[in-house]
Amino acid sequence: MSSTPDTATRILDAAAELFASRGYAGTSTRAIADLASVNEVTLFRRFENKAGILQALGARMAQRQAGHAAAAAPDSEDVRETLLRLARMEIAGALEGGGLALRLAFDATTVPEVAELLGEGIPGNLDGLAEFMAEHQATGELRSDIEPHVMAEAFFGLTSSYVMYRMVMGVGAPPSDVATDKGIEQLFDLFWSGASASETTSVMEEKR
Amino acid sequence: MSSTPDTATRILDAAAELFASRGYAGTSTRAIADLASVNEVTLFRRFENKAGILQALGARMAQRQAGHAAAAAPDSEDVRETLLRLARMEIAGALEGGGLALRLAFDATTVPEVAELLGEGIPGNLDGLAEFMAEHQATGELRSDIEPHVMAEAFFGLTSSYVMYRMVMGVGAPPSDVATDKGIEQLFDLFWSGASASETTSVMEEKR
DNA sequence: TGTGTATGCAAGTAAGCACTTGCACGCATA
DNA sequence: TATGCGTGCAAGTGCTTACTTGCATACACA
Repeated sequence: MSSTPDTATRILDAAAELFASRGYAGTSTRAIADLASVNEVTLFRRFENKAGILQALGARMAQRQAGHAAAAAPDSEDVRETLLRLARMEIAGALEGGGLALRLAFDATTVPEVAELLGEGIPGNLDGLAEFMAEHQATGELRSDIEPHVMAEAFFGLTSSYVMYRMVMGVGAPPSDVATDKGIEQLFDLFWSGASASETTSVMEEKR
Repeated sequence: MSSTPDTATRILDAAAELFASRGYAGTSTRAIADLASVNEVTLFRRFENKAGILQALGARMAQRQAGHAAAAAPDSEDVRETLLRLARMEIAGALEGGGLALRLAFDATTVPEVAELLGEGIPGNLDGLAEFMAEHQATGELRSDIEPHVMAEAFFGLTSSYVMYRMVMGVGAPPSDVATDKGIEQLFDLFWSGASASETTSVMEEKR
């Protein structure tokens, strides 16, 4: 019997699924073991403790997040396309973990292990996008009568509520393909019509 | 020593606060008793069990929700004002419980008592608003190239993410006064600019 | 004063949970 | 064949939790 990565991966997959649906505290090590089809004691042999499983999951998520961020790097000057691609990327990343990131954000308020894992991730994302918004307000693509932070919040509110409604509340179905989903594009279009500057909006009116 | 409503109210207030911040399962009856400054056994004397506390809270929330809905009844034909008032009402109601409703929506996926309490509340709200949207697409106030359900989702996504960022993730501060908050109005304006029909948008452009 | 009610205190019960320990088995390798 | 490694099984430990039980005290009211 060899030490294959298979057992650890099975444990992490099971933990990801259960943490996403039940939260960290609401998931027992026994449940993880059952779903992974291993003996409970094996969890503790492969990871120091329950928090160790969470940390390994966090490292895996960070790895995938880095991959997604590289894929979303802007290769054109078009603000709309950049934001749409970012929206799809955010949604895809969040759906990939079965809503785990969103669940962990909730759990971070009460579970020390989770809070430690997440650190200050979320506000940083908001700040970065607000800067992006401010730049493109200055260059005229985005309307400038709305605070950049408000715009960034509306954007991330769109992506996070999309995931929350589907993965948490069971409203609607997850998309078969995030990259081409029409519903995502319509949601984004609502945002974009509201956020873009007046001339850009006029151009879009002709397109309709 | 008289049986005043005070003890039960103190218990419910304490439970609301703790359920909102820790979730139902993450809140112990001992913690509720401590926060309410009563002996733990008193909880079981006033409410049959922990789930009974939750049910009493649900009844209280439903009562307040009914009060809010009456306050938001449309008394004009203006769609924008109606939706803005509804947005403020949704946000005020959600903030009032310290984010409890949102927390319970999460907990409903894994805790049977919570799921039973919430029933089918949320999709119903979405459907109702989608009908409202469809009506006003037909009469020309709202653009008609976006599905009504998508519009309704964008609207409730706005309100729920507003609450989530502030009550759960600690991004930004809760408003001092929902009825007059400029941030809420800007967020709504972003939505409205995207959702309204072209002529209405043009009128707004002159206003800017 | 006697009775009824609400509440506190203390001890206890049964179940669940994260984790530990000892033994045994199966597989791979030298 | 002997050794090392990974894993399963079973029992166990100490702690937490929702809830119960018995006794006692304080207050209101007839």
